[in-house]
Amino acid sequence: MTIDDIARELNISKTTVSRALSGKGRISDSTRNRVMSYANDVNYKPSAIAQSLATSRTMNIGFAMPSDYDIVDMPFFQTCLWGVTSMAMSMDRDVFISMVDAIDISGIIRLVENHKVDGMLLGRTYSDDKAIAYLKDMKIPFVTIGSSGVPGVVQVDNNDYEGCAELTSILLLKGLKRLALIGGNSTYIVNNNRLNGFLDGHRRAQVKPDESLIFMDSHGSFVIDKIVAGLLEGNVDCIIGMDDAICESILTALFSRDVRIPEDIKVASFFNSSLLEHHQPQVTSLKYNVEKLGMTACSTLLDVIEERSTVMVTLLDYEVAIKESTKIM
Amino acid sequence: MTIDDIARELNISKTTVSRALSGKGRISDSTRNRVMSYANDVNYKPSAIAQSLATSRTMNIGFAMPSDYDIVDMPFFQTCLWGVTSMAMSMDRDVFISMVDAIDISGIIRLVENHKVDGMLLGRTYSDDKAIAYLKDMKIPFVTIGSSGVPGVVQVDNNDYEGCAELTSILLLKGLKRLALIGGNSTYIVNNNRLNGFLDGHRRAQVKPDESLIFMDSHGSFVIDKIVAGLLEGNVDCIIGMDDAICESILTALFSRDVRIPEDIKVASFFNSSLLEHHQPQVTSLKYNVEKLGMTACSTLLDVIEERSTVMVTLLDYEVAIKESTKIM
DNA sequence: CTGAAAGCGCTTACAG
DNA sequence: CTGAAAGCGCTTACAG
Repeated sequence: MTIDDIARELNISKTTVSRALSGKGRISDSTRNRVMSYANDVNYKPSAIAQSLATSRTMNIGFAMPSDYDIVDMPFFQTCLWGVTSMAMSMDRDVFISMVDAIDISGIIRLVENHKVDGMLLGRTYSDDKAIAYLKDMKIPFVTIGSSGVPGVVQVDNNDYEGCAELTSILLLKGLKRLALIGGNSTYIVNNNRLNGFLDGHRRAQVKPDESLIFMDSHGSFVIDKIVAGLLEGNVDCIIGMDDAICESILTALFSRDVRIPEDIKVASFFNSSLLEHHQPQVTSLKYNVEKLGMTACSTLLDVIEERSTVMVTLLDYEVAIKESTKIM
Repeated sequence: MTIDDIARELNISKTTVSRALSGKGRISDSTRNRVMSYANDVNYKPSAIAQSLATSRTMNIGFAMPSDYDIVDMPFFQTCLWGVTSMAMSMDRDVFISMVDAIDISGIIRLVENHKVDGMLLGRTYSDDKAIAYLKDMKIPFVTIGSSGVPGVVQVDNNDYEGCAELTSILLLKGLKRLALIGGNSTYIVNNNRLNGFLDGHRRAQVKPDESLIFMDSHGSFVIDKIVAGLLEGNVDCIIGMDDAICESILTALFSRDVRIPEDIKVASFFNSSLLEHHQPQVTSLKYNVEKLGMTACSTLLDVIEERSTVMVTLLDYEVAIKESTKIM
């Protein structure tokens, strides 16, 4: 069933059919209705392929999913993808998926070179990002989820800085003066944002941060266990994990030593996920709306593709969830 | 850069260019080489869209990812998707992703109606599956990952039945005569396969199963905790979890009661994942190659699309990993 | 308001 | 072995 079939059936030209269907150009209400109702009767659906060729617009976007994620990041990307696809669908787009990592971006290149997408969404950014370099070079519209640090790149991200500053200052104002922070890879932009937010939270609460309580690049539960053990020797009010996986390790280290939360020490996290969701006691943390992040990234990409005005950096809101783990006894 | 450009540049017809590029039809080696090397020089890539229109083949497949999964299923679908995309890429295909659940298959309908895919991969099957019904009705090639029970549907699955029978009989032969089985939703086909494998394992080892030790439809850690408590009252050698999440709950229930594994009781699982991977002691379980499952599903779908001969049911191999949790002391 | 025609970038019988 | 032509199913100036 093509536009020709229905033109023939209705004794009009296919130009007219096309116009009726697309709603573009002048057309009488009566013929439009005739076309519409007939098309509806026979359940006519235009060929997206033919439309693509004629308009040189695929109505597809690509989502580059990192394949080198840690198991704990999975819920994040899944939820993000869910947001992307649902927004895409509501904007009449479809999404190709390709797996990439820091060194292999062949999945992206395929999609772009075969002209299958109008733009790309990057699920993760790397330092010295090959995908960003390639897409800029090719002049393909794209937006990154997370910060890239590369000038001229449109990005959508959670407002880690503000969130961390806010949570930190709240804890300080609650009287928890000596805050320890355990963080991961310091070359990740996101971790730097969180660290800086942590420091700014101190400034806002007019408390001087104790640099000796800040531990970056703490990889693995073994390392974290040692750090926690060390902290328990000293005078610390609260231990903050820079993300949920780290916080999980902190909790484990504490439990194994029969340290009670929040009686003996408080715990908080700069990121929340299902990992911490079911924990007892409930853990104070920053909550982000990851599905919305995906949706926003998608609609922003469509803005870029359609050359509508776009802000370069979109920072999404956070929620500070104060739970039992930081309760003052 | 189109086929016309290069035809003009080389002073030949675009028919010839097309033939040189596709390798179809007679063509002299010299002209082919001229075309190839020029195309290579200018990094010419054919428009997949134009090819699609001309051949009415999109070179795309769709992957229907369930959106109603439990958190514990995520690694499975991710890994599966990874297998699918890598196989697709090696077969020169791209994959659209759409999120679906038991009641909403609009994502699939979009892809099919817009003629954007040559076939679909169903990541999960439901009883009374709407997607299967739709795709059969539309006569769209598709294959399911997991069993559908619907006649005439091509499927690729792990060989749960054989794996469970094998593991069960091994445990019995090791002298663990009284095996308890805790399983989930009995309406899921996969769970029935596992239950039947469990029973067949008894038959093979010539041990009569004790029906009172089989608990299906055990949802939630609370329910499982009660079952485990009950089992500890009686005389049980080993508790088997039908999947990794259930096994995790079993382990938790045991630990909270200071029951030692494998000293006091043995534990095994009919499915493995990262959930159990890092457990101490290591848990005896069935291991499947989920990435291969995805790859096989993808290549099978391409067989169906290309109308090559296909077997209706492909069952993938398992590995029985005997670990410390079932060690005879 | 409507239509004939050209064009999007390919493929593929059909001739030669 | 090579080419002119038609066709895939749409869109969109350009006329009328």
